[in-house]
Amino acid sequence: MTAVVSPSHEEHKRARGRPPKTEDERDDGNRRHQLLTAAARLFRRQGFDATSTRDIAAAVGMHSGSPFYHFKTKDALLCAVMEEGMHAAIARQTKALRGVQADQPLGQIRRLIRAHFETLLGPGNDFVPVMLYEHRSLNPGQRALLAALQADYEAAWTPVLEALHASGHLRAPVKLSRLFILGALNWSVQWFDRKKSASLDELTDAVVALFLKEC
Amino acid sequence: MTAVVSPSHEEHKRARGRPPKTEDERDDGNRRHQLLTAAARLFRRQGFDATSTRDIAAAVGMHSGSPFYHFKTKDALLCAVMEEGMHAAIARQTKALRGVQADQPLGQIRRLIRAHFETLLGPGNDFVPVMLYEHRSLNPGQRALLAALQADYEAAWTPVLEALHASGHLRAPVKLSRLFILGALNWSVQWFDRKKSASLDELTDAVVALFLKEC
DNA sequence: CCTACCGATCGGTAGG
DNA sequence: CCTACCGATCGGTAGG
Repeated sequence: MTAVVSPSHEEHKRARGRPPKTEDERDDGNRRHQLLTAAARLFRRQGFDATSTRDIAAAVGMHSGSPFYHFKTKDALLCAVMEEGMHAAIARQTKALRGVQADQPLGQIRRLIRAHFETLLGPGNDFVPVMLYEHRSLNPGQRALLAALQADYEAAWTPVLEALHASGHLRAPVKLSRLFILGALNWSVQWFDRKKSASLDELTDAVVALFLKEC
Repeated sequence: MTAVVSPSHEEHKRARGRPPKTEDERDDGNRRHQLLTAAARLFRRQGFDATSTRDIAAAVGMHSGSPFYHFKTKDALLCAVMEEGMHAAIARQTKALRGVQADQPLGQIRRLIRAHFETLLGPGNDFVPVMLYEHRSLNPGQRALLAALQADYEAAWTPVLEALHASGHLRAPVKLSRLFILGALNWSVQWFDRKKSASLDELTDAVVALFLKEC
């Protein structure tokens, strides 16, 4: 319980005589990222509570205690999954908006919607769905962290929706419109089936046709 | 540490031939329903996995093993919560549609939306939100049971949306429209706050303005 | 419905 | 990162 820690405490973490690792396992960053990916997949499939840290360890060929070398607690791992998801989502969104001019809100909203579908439904994109559906398992500090990232993400929608409102393409209040539109998209995680549903482009067309007036 | 325990150990806690029950506890059906209500509330607040059967028992003043007198397993209790929610939702929806004529799809859709908000966000209506967000914890048989009830519920929307499509109030494909509209509504469970958000009537207005064309 | 209990699982840790 | 382990909790049950 004292603050004093043996100085040599963890310094030998690597080196000393480690067995040679395969390419995939060579550096810590890589192992850590494998844990993140496996956790995202399992959390999405089974839920956070129903996934044990042993499941995650086994998925990347570790032993039961080893994930705690990379993440202090199970919910820190969950939080890291969500952060990773939000950073990727924000990057994808920013890139998508780069292709349209700022005075073309119809083109902008289409790209926002399409990028959002990619984030939610693209192959291997489990990180953001986990964030949407396992929010409850975070502690207050983690929740605040993620709320800030989510606010960043959603902030990009507001000026676009305001422009659409001004031009008559959107009739409902902007704030509620954003909540309902994002809700409609987010819910697709529940029913979308890559083998049976429409393509992401077709979903985007349907959403645009559903929400926007022709003028 | 032996298994032998003094026989008089705690038996007198409420003495020999059962103490008189209060009105609320008198019959089994009532106790069972108390369990359902408490479970719905806790499952909604904490999630299914994070709620123990002991939590539920305590919430209605039972001891830890007693819920299993009323429900065979924990997921049977979850399933019963969801069934209760769907039966109430279907009844509410049917009643709502009784007030409009079948040839007035605008009036019908408004009532369907308003009834859905009541089911999701009305005070004490925890049953359907649990169904929406704890689907994963059911076994396959239970899932099929609930899927049938959900199909019943959603079937009422299709002819209304088809009529709106025919009259030009809806431009997107009917099936995708239903999925996106219900998704937009269902997601409100995540952000709606009775103390800060708009009223259910205002939400209904916004949804109608958002999805339907003026013609 | 209560009592007393079991077997299993789980997050997490010390120590190397 | 592995080994060996702990304390706690949990769903569920027998027997009354």
